[in-house]
Amino acid sequence: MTDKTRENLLQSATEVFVKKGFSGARVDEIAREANANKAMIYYHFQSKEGLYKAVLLRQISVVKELVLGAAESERDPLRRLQSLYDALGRAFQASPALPHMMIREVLAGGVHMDSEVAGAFKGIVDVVRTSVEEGARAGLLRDVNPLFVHVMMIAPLILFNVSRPYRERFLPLAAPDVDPLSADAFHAQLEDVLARFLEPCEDARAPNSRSHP
Amino acid sequence: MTDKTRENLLQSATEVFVKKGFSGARVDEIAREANANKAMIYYHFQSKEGLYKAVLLRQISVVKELVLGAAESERDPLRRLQSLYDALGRAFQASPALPHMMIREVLAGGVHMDSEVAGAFKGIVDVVRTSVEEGARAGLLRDVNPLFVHVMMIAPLILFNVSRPYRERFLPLAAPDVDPLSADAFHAQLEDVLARFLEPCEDARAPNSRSHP
DNA sequence: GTCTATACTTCGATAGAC
DNA sequence: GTCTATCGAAGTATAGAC
Repeated sequence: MTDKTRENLLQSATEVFVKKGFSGARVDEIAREANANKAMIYYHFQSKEGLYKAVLLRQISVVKELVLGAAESERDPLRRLQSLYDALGRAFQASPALPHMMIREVLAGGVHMDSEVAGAFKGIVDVVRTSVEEGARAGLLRDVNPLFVHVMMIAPLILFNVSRPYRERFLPLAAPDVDPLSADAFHAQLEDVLARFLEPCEDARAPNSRSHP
Repeated sequence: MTDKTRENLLQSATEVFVKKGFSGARVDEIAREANANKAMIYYHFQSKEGLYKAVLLRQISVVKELVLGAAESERDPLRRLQSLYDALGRAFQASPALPHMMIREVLAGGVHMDSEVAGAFKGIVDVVRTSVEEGARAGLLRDVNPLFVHVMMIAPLILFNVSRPYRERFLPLAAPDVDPLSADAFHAQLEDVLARFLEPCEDARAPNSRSHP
């Protein structure tokens, strides 16, 4: 039972940091929503920033495991990319705080990222890069800039997830008759786009040499 | 000469809000960087929030003009979408603050958006939606959810622009040998992906086939 | 480990002279 | 329109009892 307060604080902090950002978040609010005391934050995490980093690291470690798992599970470059992509999608749905914190870090230029967090991010970049390069060498994938693939995979996924409250508020006003795309449908559509894009141009008509799930 | 201070404040505020967000920004800093006095902010904009909204509105109006112009210039649905896409790309390069503020608004759920700002956003949504629907009816475009097209156009563009400082800091460490994609190259690549995706194909449900090699 | 009370600082905003 | 000086609120952090 000793760490229950610490755990509550982490959870509460995650919500508040997501909703208001680092500077917008108030330690009083975090403590209150954790049914704990403000002093407990400083006892467990030394400072507001210490608490923020703890939250960030925890969120990131979720992705890290999923992504590394995805990288090991598949040998085929395209399948490995798809596996990584699916892992990301699942991670974002399991913990919606994750894309929020990733975006905020990007906006801030990565100021809060210590070596541990940066390492997890590097892991994702590496998997994408080696997969794309490997696939291109083997003639299984189109030869494109891995950074482009990286952005095309992650950007729409993150922004779609992060914009849910925004869309739920404004879409009914801006376009009432448009079908408000579920997360699963979006995920599937994007996967299709990426698969088409990564298809090598030359042997595009080679019949059934491989299949897309 | 009378509005010079006001103008300086707007410009300085734009920089500071982009760099630190609304809660992170300090009115003292904004005033100092504008070579003006803190009291001037309250004289011209009533409050910190008034200043923020003025900055936001100014940024948005840039997009609004470009987008509406793009919508009027082309009759063909695909060309209209491409024109809108190009206008967005140009707007983001002309004022890098714009994508930052748009993202921050989305993260915040649109709390600062009054009717004027919301109207500009609605303008973009409308153009995309009507173009996609019109193109689908005429058999010129694939029949897809306009919201998906919208996200696929804007998300990568915004996130690529916004992540420049982040990439410049971490990419040399994470992937030193990867070519750091210029904004123009990225823009062109994405346009190509979108064009391929929107291409109508006889067997739209088969991910493996494309209409030409 | 937990709580109360409080010290110390920063920040948004204003008053009032010029 | 512009500046200086300052107020009051709110915020982070700590001291010290239990």
